[in-house]
Amino acid sequence: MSKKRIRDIRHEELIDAAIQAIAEHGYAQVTMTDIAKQAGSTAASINYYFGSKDQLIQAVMQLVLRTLKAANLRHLKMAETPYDRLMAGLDANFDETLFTSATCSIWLQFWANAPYHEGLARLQRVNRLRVTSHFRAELRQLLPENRMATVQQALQNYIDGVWIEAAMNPGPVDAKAARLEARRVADLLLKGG
Amino acid sequence: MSKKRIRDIRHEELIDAAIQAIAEHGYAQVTMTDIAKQAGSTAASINYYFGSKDQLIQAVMQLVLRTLKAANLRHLKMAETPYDRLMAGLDANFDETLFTSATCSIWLQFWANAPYHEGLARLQRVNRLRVTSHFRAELRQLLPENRMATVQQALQNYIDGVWIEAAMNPGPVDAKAARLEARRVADLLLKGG
DNA sequence: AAAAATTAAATGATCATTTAATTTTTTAGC
DNA sequence: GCTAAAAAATTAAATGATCATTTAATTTTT
Repeated sequence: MSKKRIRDIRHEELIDAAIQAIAEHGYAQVTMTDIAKQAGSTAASINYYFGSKDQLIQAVMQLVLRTLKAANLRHLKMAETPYDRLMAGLDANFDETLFTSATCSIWLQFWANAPYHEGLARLQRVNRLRVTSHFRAELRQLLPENRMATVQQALQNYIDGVWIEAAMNPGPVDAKAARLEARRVADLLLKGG
Repeated sequence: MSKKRIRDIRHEELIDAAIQAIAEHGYAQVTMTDIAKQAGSTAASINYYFGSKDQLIQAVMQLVLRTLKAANLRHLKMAETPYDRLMAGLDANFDETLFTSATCSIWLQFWANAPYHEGLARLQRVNRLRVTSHFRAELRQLLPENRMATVQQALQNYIDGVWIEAAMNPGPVDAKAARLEARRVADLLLKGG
């Protein structure tokens, strides 16, 4: 409970506030003051903790990626067969902790800005490679080589598309329904209609 | 060749320049001066023609949507059966005139900003509904009711996902390969592997 | 000559970041 | 437990940069 604590608490609070504020105003338009207001703080204070707006943004992205990683681990724990592990990977992407209105908005903002921001681009690349390699590992055991790559890309692009749709739709999203639908799509791709 | 002409030529030139400049710098960071430089003109001149940055942006979006519509018509002309018309819809989305690095970037920028910009949001909504209704019309004749909605959403989200991937990848895109891959995915969804 | 097109420069607004204080919390000696 | 010095946290205000847009001329086209 020493000095470390307050710093950590503020970091969390400010990142949460940034997520809300970015989702509300958009990456392009959100100001330090918007974020500060959301946190009940001031722009100067955010700079005191994060050094710059840019470093705060990177911290936000890292938190979202950690959330995805955690969801993955959680869902994989319960999976045994390659098929179950494939589905666990899908479920993780539509987990309640991740597949929310605010997070989908944030994710879309990061996609759009990564090409112009090396820090974001790096994080995106690493994440995408991790997801790709997971899907490939499982699909390799379920499908012949030639179909594997197609299904893997189809699934990954499908996931991204659903995230976009969620980000564009106002109102809350239904994570459970998204998981069911994703499984249906995967089954069609694997076994056909 | 009256006064109408010059105005139209400048409009086209400036919209083209805007596409290049937005793709290069990003919607969030692109300035009137960036766009003007790309067109060999000045910021003041753009305002003379378009009134404001905002109206220029809307004009860019409208051009991209017109391009998609035109590709659709072109591909549909050669299609007779529901299956062919479905595939034509896919082909249109990956047509050489549309599926380019710059256009995919622009599209992603518009997705990201639509939630905070009613003009863009309206255009996106209208376009998405049009695409949805096309796919549903064809799929209705190819699949039982219960599978139809799943396949339609899977295809549409897949397309969006491919566009994102193209926007994030530096370097040129391969429209022909994208069309082949999209057809493979559609076939898997329709008939299974 | 009149109209249209173009631009350099001015304007005014917005912001991230820095500075210079002030307030709050922690630490250490008694 | 108490207190004062030190450290950390907080903020209002200043700074300086960036930009969209407007203005007021000038140049080009009709």
